[in-house]
Amino acid sequence: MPRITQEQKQLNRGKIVDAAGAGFRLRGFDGIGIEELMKSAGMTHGGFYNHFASKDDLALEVLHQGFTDSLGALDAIREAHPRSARAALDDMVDEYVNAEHRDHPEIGCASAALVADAGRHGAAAQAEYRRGLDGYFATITDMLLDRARQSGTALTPAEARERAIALFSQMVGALILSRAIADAAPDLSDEVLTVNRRRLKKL
Amino acid sequence: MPRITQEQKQLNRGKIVDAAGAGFRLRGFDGIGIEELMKSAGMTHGGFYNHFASKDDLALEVLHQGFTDSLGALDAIREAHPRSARAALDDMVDEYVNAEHRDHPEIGCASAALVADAGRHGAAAQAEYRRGLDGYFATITDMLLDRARQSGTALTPAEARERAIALFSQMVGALILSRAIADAAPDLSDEVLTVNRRRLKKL
DNA sequence: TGTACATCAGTGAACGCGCGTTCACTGATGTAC
DNA sequence: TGTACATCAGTGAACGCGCGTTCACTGATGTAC
Repeated sequence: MPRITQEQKQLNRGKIVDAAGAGFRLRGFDGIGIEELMKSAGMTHGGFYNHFASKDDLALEVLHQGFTDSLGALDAIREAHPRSARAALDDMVDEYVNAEHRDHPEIGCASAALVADAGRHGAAAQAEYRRGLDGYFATITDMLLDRARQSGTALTPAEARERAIALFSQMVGALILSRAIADAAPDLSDEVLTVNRRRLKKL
Repeated sequence: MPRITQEQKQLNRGKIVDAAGAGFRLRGFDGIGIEELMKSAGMTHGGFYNHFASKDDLALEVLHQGFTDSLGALDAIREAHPRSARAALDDMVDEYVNAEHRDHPEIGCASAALVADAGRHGAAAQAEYRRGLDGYFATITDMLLDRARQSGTALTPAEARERAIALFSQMVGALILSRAIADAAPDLSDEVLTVNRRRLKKL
C-alpha cells in the first residue's frame, strides 16, 4: 500500500499527536508505549520514526499542540462574550473547574495533565510550558482589565497580572487535587471543585 | 554478614522508604528503579522483596509516610505560634510557597510532588491521598477559625472550611506551576511564587 | 501527456537494554532444650 | 548459661517481559525527461 500522499502523511502525523495527547494525559508519558499509541492512531508502530526523532520529540509536539489548543479555547470563550469580560471569566472558571474536565483529562488542559512530566523533562519541555503559562497569564490579565473597565472599577495592569497569576494557580491546583481523589473520595473531590469554583468567581 | 537484627531490619526498611520518598518525588514513580533506590539506601537490590511485596506496595508506603510527615510539620508550625493563628498561617504559606520548597521536591510536600502518580495509581493510592487532604483541610480550617476568634472576626465553620480548601488548592497549584518552569523561566517561576505568597497571606 | 526511475511512508520482524521480580546461597540471629 | 538447629535478611546472578528503536522490504507516489 505505501507509499502515500504527502497530504496523507501530514494527516497521519496529526493522528499520532492526537493519540499521544490523549494517551499521555490519561496515563502519563511513561504510561503508554509507542506501539499502543500508533495502534490507536490507526497504524503499526514501525512508521513512528518517519515522523518523530524519538518519543521525547513527540512529547514536545504534544505539549506545543496542547497549549496552542488551550489558548485557542480561551480566546474562543472571550469572543463568545464580546461585551462582558465578567461573563467570559465566569465561563472560563466554570469550564475549567468542573467535574467533566476532571473526569476527562484526555481532552483537557495540558497545563494540568502534563505538568509532572514537564518539570522533569528537559529544557525544551519547560520552554513549551513557559509559552503556555505566558499566554494564560497575559490573556487572563487582559480579561480582568476589561472587566474592571466595563464595570468602572479601578485596576492597574500590575494588580491585574497578580490576580491573573493567582487565579490560574488556584484553578490548576483545584483540578489536580480533585483528580487525585476522584475515584476514592468522590464527595471530597466534588467539594474541592464546587468550593473553588464559587470562590474563583468571586475574585 | 546477614542475617541481621530485627531492629536493624526495621531501620533498613525505613532507609528504603526514605530513599524512595526522595527518588519518587524527584523523578517520578517510573523515573527511578529498584536497583538505584536500594543502592541509595545502602543495600543491593535483591533484598527489596524482604520488605515489600512490589514496587507499587512501596509507593503506598511512601505516600503514607509523606502525608504523615507533612501533617506533622503543619502541626509543628501551629505549635510554634500558640498565641497567633495568623502568624502560623503566614508561616505555613511562607514555607510552602517558596523557592526552597520549589527547588527541593525530594524533601517537600507529598501532595504536590506525587500528585500525578496518585490519580493514575489504584484505589489504595487515592485513599492515602484522601487521608492527606482530609488532614490538611481540617487543620487549616481550625487555624482559620482560631485566627478569626483571636481577632474578634465572625467566621462560620462552613465558611472556614471553604477558605481552607481554596487556600490549599492555590498553594499546591502555585508550587506545581513554579516547578514546571523553574529551569527554563526562573523569573516567571519566581513571580508565580511571590505573587501567590503575597495574595495567600491576604486571605 | 506518457514513461521510467527514484523516493519514501507504512509494515512487521528483530534487536537490545532496562527493570521488576525470582532464586540459590550465606552466615549471623533467634530459639528450643 | 551453653549448645545445636532453624530461620531469614541481605547478596548478586539470572530470568523474562516490555518498550524504544532499527531495519529490510513493499509498492504507491513523486519526478525527471
